[in-house]
Amino acid sequence: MAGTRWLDEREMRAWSGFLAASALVNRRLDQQLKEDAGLSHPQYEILVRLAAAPDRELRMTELANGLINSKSGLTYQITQMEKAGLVRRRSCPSDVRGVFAVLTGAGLARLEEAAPGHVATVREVLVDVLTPEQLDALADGLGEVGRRLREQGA
Amino acid sequence: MAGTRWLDEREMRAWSGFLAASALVNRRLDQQLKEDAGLSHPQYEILVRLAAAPDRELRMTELANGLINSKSGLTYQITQMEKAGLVRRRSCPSDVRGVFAVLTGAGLARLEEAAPGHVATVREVLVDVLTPEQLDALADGLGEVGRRLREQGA
DNA sequence: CACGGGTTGTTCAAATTCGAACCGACAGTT
DNA sequence: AACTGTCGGTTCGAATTTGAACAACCCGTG
Repeated sequence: MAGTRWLDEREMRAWSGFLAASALVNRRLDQQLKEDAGLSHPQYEILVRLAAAPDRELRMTELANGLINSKSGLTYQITQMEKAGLVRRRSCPSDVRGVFAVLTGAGLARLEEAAPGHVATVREVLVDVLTPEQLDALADGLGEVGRRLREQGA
Repeated sequence: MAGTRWLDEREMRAWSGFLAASALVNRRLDQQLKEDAGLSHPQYEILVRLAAAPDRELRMTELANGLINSKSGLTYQITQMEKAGLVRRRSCPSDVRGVFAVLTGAGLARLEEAAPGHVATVREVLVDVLTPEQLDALADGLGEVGRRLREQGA
């Protein structure tokens, strides 16, 4: 591997834009959620995914693969959320090792309470800032980026 | 504020794509840097910004505002990097409170050593995955997103 | 010169993160 | 049934992050 192919100006703009937006948006969302609903962003994500799942429950591993944190990080968060009454653990009948995380009524209520403010912030910081064309470019481009990382990383 | 304007399908695709890509790309970069150069991503960013600064030094506050972490987080990182010999602290002559972080020779060397692998990874996970049009859309759209968050947040 | 408001960087405790090690359990083979 | 390799989740320790509180200091005003 001889000379490095450095980034040209266009590439650099895209890269640093992505990096900055990524950091800033995440921080902002975390703040908003914590203030308005007492949830961290990871916790909110967990609630969303559970609410969308059949029977409102998912295996730990499935949740972890979503994207959030490592396995151990998930264990920690679920433990916290269980203390807060937002989820409940249920052991899998067909596999003693398996554990389901189940959304509780309180969890669902908390999510529904937090969602409007969250969506509003998402619009404010990202969605409503972009043109429809940019939205599509993001969806297509970053969708592919995510897909590759998921495959390759697995 | 009556009904919430939820995200339509296009917006949702863009949003979740952004979120997933953001998390996955960051994690990947962190891994690569840590393995190949023994640097965390925040540390790498600090090196880059110092290397680009006049006299290779910046005030703590300027570094913190860049985007990375909170003030206290920066203090911690700089302390770590100082122990590793990558940077040095220099107190500001005109303002006793002020502190400059100065890039050392070892710090610059470490950066030059790490850069090729880093850039290659950036290409692999993001830049080379996108079309030129998508790169421009990212740069323009996310650039604006970042700009707004910086102003508003300040 | 004294005063008050805002700045600078650090310190502190608490929360969160990660990877590596671990244990019990599954499944396929012999 | 014993053996081996793999999987699912938890536990552990170390590293990192954050916001709030703090101490010292700058500056414009009176």
